[in-house]
Amino acid sequence: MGDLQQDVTEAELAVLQALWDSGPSTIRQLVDRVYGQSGTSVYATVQKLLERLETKRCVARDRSGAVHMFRAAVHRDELIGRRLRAVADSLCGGSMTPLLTHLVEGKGLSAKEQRELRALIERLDGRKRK
Amino acid sequence: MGDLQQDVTEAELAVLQALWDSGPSTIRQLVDRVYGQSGTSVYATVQKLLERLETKRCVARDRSGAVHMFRAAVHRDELIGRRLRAVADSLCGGSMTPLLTHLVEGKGLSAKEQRELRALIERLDGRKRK
DNA sequence: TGACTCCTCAGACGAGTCGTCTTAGACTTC
DNA sequence: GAAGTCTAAGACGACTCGTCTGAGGAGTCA
Repeated sequence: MGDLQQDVTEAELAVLQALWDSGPSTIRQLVDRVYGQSGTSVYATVQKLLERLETKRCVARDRSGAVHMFRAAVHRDELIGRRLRAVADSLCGGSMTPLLTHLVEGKGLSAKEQRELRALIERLDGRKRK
Repeated sequence: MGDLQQDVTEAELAVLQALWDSGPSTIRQLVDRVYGQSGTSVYATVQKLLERLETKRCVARDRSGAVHMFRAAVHRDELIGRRLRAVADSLCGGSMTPLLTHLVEGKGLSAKEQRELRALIERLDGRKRK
């Protein structure tokens, strides 16, 4: 039922980020946080974005109060996973391994990222060894 | 100059895949390979897709002959890199590390992918050790 | 020479998406 | 009951994407 899972657009993501950072919020709070200004049109924009995020099952709405409360229904990490999977599907025949290879071989990694990768691998290696 | 690098759409990707698999080709060859049918409209469609891929600097066109030859101007791996970078930019503030973490922690990985990951890490670990 | 075929090129189409905005009506508060 | 705030529905303009049409050039061959 429903559109399985569609990707989140840029403006929608900005709202979602605000929810991740600030926790459950009202529309007005989100307007302040995302746009830093007020006005009926901006309010309606955020409202529409939340509505679309809701149909994408990315936010949940609490209708019990007089003013609706919104909270994120997906974790950032879950979204990362979806997108990685999408890349794997369209470019690697569904396998995640080429992505991993790409990252591990450090093709586009900064020095800092390479250090972090190394730490990550050592940690994982230790975990598997026992 | 030019639109830096825009993402490749699904239909465009199908053409690009054909170029990766078969090497430099004419439009007609690509039509056969991608659509498996002939006709002026399909021909024009592939032509338009190639034209757009060219402006995105993803294919190169050789105009010297009577019939133009097209070849891929990006590797699959490069495209993977672009998309990973895009995910990192929009979801991780530009850092690739969270992607790596996600993959390494095996959140969405199949058993086979996990085995491959392990092999990959051992290989890398050995390489770094010396 | 003229008909035919195959090509390139420019442009336009219909459908869909995305961010924004307007409006109408319901509810609360004083 | 007037003012202010909320929800809900819908429409807008701009853009993208896959597809298609048509004009014109170049080559071939009877």
